[in-house]
Amino acid sequence: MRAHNLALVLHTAANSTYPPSRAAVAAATGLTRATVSALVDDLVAGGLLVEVDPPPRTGAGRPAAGLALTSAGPAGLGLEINVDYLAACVVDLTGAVRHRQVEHADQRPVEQAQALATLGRLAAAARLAAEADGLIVAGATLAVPGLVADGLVRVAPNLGWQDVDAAAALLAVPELADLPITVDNEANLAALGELRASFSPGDGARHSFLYVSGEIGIGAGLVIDGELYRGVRGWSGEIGHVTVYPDGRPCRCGARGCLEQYAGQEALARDEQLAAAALGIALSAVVNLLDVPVIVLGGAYAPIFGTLREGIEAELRRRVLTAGLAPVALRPAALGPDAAMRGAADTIIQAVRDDPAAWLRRFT
Amino acid sequence: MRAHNLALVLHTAANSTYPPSRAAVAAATGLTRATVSALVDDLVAGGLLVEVDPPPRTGAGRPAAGLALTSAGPAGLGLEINVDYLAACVVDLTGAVRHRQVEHADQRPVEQAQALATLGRLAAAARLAAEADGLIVAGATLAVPGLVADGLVRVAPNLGWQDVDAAAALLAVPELADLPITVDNEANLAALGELRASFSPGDGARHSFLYVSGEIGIGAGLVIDGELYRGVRGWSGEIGHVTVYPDGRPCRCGARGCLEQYAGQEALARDEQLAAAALGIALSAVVNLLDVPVIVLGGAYAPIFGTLREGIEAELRRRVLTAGLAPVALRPAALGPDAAMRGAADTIIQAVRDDPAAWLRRFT
DNA sequence: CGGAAATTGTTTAGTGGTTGAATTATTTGA
DNA sequence: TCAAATAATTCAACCACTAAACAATTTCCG
Repeated sequence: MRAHNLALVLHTAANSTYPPSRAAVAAATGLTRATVSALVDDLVAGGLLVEVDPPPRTGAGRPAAGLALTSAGPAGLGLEINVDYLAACVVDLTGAVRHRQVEHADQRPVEQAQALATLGRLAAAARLAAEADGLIVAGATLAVPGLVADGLVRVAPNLGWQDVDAAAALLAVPELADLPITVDNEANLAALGELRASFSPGDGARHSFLYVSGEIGIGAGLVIDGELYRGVRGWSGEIGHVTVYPDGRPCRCGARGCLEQYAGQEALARDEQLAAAALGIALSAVVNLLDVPVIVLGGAYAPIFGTLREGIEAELRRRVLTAGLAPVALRPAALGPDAAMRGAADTIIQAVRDDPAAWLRRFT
Repeated sequence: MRAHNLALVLHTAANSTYPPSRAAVAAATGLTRATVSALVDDLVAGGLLVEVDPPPRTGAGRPAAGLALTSAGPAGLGLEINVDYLAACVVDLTGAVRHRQVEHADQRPVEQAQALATLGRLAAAARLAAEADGLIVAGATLAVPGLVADGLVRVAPNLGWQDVDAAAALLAVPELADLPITVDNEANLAALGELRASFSPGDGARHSFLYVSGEIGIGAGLVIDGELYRGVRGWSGEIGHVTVYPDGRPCRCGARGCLEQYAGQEALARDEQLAAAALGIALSAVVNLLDVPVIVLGGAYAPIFGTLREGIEAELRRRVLTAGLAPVALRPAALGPDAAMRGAADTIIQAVRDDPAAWLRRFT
């Protein structure tokens, strides 16, 4: 119960437009001022909240002390390995990016162990820089363009990987040896990154959208009511292999007419309007099945959003049963190529936000 | 917290293979025997649990008192209106069907108010019969073949309905006037019915599957980790209008090549193998997107499951990216045509199971 | 300028619900 | 017949929250 209320208070403080007073948090949560005071004391002592200058006065009464997330406490390390770059970033509890480094280089010819070693150096440098800034890196998450199960990269076709234990490789770097490291799919994490980026403080609405990542392959991350849906075995989001033209072009997966053959980066270079139509058909299926109100286009789609938009929307209007009742909103990714890395870092700080009690226990 | 723990105890008792003792419940939940005793006392006093004969002895010691859900307490009233029948059933807390009546008659030529009045009579009779049996009907849920939003049937194409307040019509029946009545989509409720039917006590696994209902139209209900996914606006599951052949047959929805045109009841009568292939293509999309491990075929598909199976599975093998890693299981609906009605009744008793504290408060 | 009103935050006593240990009840088995 | 084992209850202690009183600090208004 205390753990739950700690999280409640922390979230209220995080999602307020201005740093709220203890009394404001109490009003928002339904708890008593006394209870909130006690909880806030713990959160301040544990280095998650700080008192800041009060918000502008509104009337009579003792001035309030504003409560805000600390920018000197726990931080998340976000890592990404993709076909043409390696990247690392550190995000603090407030969601601010405190460190960011991207190394462009084609990873396809690079040996797998080599690539992971380079990423490890990048990650170690990021951690040291962050800790010199007074941050405490609480964990790391790695985004990979492939299927992940049980922490292993089962298959990443465009990297040529199969059954790779990327977390173990990173843990072999001495500076990272004590970090909890998890691995997840790039589209899933990018969806989480977009979720955080599109979240405006004070807005209590729970977002639902499909993030579509157009790279060499096409992946998708589904966010429902503010939560990522991973599928039973973590293999959801393979929109690239949704059938668009049942007897169409053969795909490297063995089937025919997969979306990837019509809207992957190669196809995109050939014919953007064909790509838009194919995307529209596949996305219509998603909306009919899942009633998703928003679709976010990321990866290679983001920069050419304007070109694709009309072609996709035409198919959505035609093929979505409820299009007449409420249209589907289409928008480009806000974070561009950083989405996955940012989402990866977010998972770490989100874990602290969701269970501050666990963080406080670290000091006992 | 007490409310949460009451639900925890009730669920443990409900999901045990044999009626468990208080001590067994304590061990399973992690609560103390003292706490469990206090909670069980309340549940017994409130008429949700009963003490039954102890399970077979295992060794020395005082014999245990078995705890089981009562079959004389709250019950759910499940109603269904469909194209060719009206139906009502009453399900008790243990999940047993205590009353069931189906009235076959084509509803399409019937006036909407007329049909609802007939259903109201059916429902009133069911309630009286159930209460004569010592049950207390806690609420009713109505299954309709159409889109439901804000409690209204927005559109039910095969009944010719539009913006119908079915709950209000039923509440006009004097015997039902005091019941909470909700309305939901037929495929959604059928999915819930199948969920309960496929749930074997003692099996803690949370089920995930897609239920596909082949009627005049084709609907689907998606259950993820034991919970129905309704979509942001409650309009999920419109698999009938997923595009299968982009330039195929025109559909009454205005698009071309919808699944319904290839696997709806009319198409099914013409060519079962074409229907199987079309279903296979659409279902592959679902599995690629959502990583659903099980697909249940209901409605008109259930009786001809054997004929459809191979055709569907062939497409799944070809088109599902992860088919090689783990195959998708295909099975016919266990409840047949009763699935939606049973699921409707289940929603009521599930509400009591999930929040027993609310039920106990009725008596204060 | 001074006191009433307003508002924040803390203190203190009280309560509900849980835990842990001791106690009672009832059986099996030597 | 009595010790051992298991089930369930009782009771004191404790934790976290609530309610209400109180202290601190400001604004408002005569």
